[in-house]
Amino acid sequence: MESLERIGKMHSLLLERYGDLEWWPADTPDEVVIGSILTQNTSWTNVEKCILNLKKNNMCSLMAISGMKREELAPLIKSSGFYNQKAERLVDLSIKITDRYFTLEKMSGQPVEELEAFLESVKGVGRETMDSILAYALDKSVFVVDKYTVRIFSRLGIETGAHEIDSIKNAVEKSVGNNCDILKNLHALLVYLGKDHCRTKPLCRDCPVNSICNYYATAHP
DNA sequence: GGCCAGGACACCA
DNA sequence: TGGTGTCATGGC
Repeated sequence: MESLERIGKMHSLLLERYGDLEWWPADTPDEVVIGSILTQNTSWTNVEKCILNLKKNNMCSLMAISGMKREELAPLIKSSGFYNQKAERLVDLSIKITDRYFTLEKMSGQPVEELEAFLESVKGVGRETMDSILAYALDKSVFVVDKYTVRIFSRLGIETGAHEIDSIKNAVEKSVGNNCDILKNLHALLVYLGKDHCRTKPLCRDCPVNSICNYYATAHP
């Protein structure tokens, strides 16, 4: 069975199981960018506390954060962990975005290649954070590959090659096409699956990943 | 009390 | 190039 076909089948099985998910709960695109830094290696419940804190202080926008000092921001985002590091990176990112594009609305009008080059140059914005910003804040047709996705693809035996993140990203984008909503939803579905079933090495019983693997083995050897 | 969470980066061999 | 340490809070 070809990888593209597998990805399509996996997507339909996951949709069947979890439905259409609202993945990034945010009131504004600015909130998505802020959340993308705060959520690094941190559970979303901790991030929500920080977002609430920022809103209470009327600081939940890139423009507001770009005018803050690291020492001012850090206490407001303490519950997300790594708060000193995240405060510094968030202020820096906010300054760079507002200086160059002024607003995310204007930023979203730029081609993906330029946005990637820009975001890659910002310290603290790695691959996953960049793709999350592109997809969920700027509405670009980009698939976010996180550690759950890598783990699940490897268990499904979908060939990913040496540069696995790039390979998965390209394969999924090729399979799904230029449909931003589907790409966003598939990422959400994979994280839900990963949270439920792929936290430990040995596969658990009744794992849907197993049933997907079995489907491949029996129907498409 | 230990492990993990919607990562990224610096450093070292 | 790949492995390891660091950043740190909060829930289970």
